[in-house]
Amino acid sequence: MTSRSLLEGLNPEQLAAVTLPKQAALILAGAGSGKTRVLTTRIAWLLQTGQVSPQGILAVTFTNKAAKEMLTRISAMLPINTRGMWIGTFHGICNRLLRAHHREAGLPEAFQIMDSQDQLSLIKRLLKALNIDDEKYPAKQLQHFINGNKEAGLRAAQVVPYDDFTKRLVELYAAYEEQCQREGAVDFAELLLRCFELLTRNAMLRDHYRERFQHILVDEFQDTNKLQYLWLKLIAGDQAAIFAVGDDDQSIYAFRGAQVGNMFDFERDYQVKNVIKLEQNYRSFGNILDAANTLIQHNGTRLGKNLWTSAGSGQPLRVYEGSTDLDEAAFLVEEVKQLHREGLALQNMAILYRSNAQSRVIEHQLFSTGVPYRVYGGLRFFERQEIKHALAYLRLIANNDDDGALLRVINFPTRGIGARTIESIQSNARLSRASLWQAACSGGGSGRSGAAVAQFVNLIEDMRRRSEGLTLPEQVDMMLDQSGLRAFYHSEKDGQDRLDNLNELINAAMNYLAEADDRSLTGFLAHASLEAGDHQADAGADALQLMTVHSAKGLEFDAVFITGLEEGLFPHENASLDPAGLEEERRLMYVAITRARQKLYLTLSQSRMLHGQTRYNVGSRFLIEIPANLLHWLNKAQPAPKMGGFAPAGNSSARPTRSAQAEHGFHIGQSVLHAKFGVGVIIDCEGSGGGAHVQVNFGGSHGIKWLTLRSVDMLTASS
DNA sequence: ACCAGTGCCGTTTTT
DNA sequence: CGGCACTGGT
Repeated sequence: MTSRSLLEGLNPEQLAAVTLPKQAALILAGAGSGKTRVLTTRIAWLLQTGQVSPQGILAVTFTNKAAKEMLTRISAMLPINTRGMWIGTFHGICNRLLRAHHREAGLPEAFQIMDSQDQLSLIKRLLKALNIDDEKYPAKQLQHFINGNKEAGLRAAQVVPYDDFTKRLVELYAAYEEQCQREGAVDFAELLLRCFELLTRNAMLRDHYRERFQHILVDEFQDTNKLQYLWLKLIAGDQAAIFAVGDDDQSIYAFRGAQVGNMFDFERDYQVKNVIKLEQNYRSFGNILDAANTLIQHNGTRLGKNLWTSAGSGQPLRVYEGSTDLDEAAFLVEEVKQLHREGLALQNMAILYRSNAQSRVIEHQLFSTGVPYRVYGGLRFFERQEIKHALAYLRLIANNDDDGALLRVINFPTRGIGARTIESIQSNARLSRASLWQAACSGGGSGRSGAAVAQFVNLIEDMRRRSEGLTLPEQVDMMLDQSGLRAFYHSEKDGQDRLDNLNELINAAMNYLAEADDRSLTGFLAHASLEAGDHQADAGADALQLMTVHSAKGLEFDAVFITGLEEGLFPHENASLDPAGLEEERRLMYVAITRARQKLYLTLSQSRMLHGQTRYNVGSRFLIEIPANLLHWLNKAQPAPKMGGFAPAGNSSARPTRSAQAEHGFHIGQSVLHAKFGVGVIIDCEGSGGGAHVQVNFGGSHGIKWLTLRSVDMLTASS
């Protein structure tokens, strides 16, 4: 492929980005603007023009999916062997570095990677061992504390406690570090931090990699956390060029440590002269982009960007207001069926919601009408219980000191090792500061339980011996038999699915062998932790897609339904309190809107069941922030409330849900307008006549208030 | 060792 | 309302 054909079809901004000289660059890539194309073409162009060899490329993404996509597209562009290039996730690349230099990093060769579940159970164990009151120090909170600090680049010793409580947390953080080290276990954040420290302390290694990686390309830069940015700066040194691609308007992961500020900092730290905006959108029709543009302009902190298309306006956005969540769901299903009849494939349509709980009603409706659908967000393959058990056996074979793995399987399937015995092993281990395995070996335990423990130790050692000379899939197969897992699920009455999954694990091992460089058991285990597998069940079939807005990021569909557009839900009540949170919710809405290619539906409901209670919500402010002329309300006239009174606003067909209706004409579920608080919905009534009260939900801005009907200066009835 | 009953809690999530 | 984690009983 010639360089001409490589660059063919790029728009001027894309072309400029692809062919930038070797300097720090920041590419502001709007939704649907060809971001991945720019990234991959840039790499291909650098290689093809001989500016760098594959070894000189380091490309970092957040998800394995994105990394794979990049690799595939580069391979399609260039007939080169992509092996030399390092393209992967932050965690995958750090894992690779730590495996190669485990000694220098102070880790055992077969160090294990804990996923969040493993990490949490280690913390619970630790708290129990230290006799910590888990009411005061919940494991989840400690986990959050530890990860937060690691992602800020801070070791326990570096955290400055500002009160006694934090001081204790820091002590527990230190104890946790010690325990991880003893077990040879590493959590996700540790991969990054350990790698960062390795390169900070070891000048030889640092210089080696700095010399090697001349071009560092970063995808989704707006999602990087503090440590990831530090890591990038460290590995780049001052000779490599960082090519950062991101979209501040699509930053929706601040809640897990992402710092959009890294984009501003990057521009300043490197005095980036090359800021290129990709604003031409190849995905959506004009009305959809106009809606997105106008909405996001309500945010104050932006780098600034406006999407445009040459595709024409397309249809208006359709809005449906249901009376109940059930009604909303029924509309969704009917509309999906209609579009399907018109020829849209189900898999090209998506129903999006802010939180997972909202899927239930919709799923129910889909199920009862027989529309095939697929929900994102269940357990992934490597997270399933039976797979975790199998992996625990493998981990124990690879690394005896993995206490978490030992505890998971020492008595599963049951082999007569009870809680008592396990506790005594644990206290022995604690006393001699050894691993559970070591304690179990020297156990000498009394009578029957001692024999059972010895038998378990033998079992593991026997499996390790048998492993020698076996291929990875054969090892897995052997373990399934020797451990008794296969027999156990075989005798379980509902065990067939789990049995199938266990056999699937053998396939997973085979696939791993075919693709991976490191073909060891340890490599496979790391792979299982770092790539927990597909999120969706049975892909392939034509099915409607259901997912949260977060998981929709990066995807696109012909028709998109954004549901639950109500104050408190979207924007979510927990986020609408502080301005930064609200702006993130708005970016989330921006992401949702820009998923749609052709048709975009916005739906809401006057009431919905939440936490076992019927809630009455106000329409989302996001509906108001989109220009009215882009919206086509399907089932009612758009309210045009005038300020200065307490008037039924909008829909007066909202059916009363309580029999306690008063003569004043107000009822539960009714929209009202207050001079000071704006539009709200009556959620409760009390009393009658002159002393009547109504409870009104004004949404995020003013919340829920009790108001007297009598105080006419506050509330003026005027219907 | 297992199960049923209770009580609590309730965004978003990748690695 | 519904999922889960934990408790106490058998």
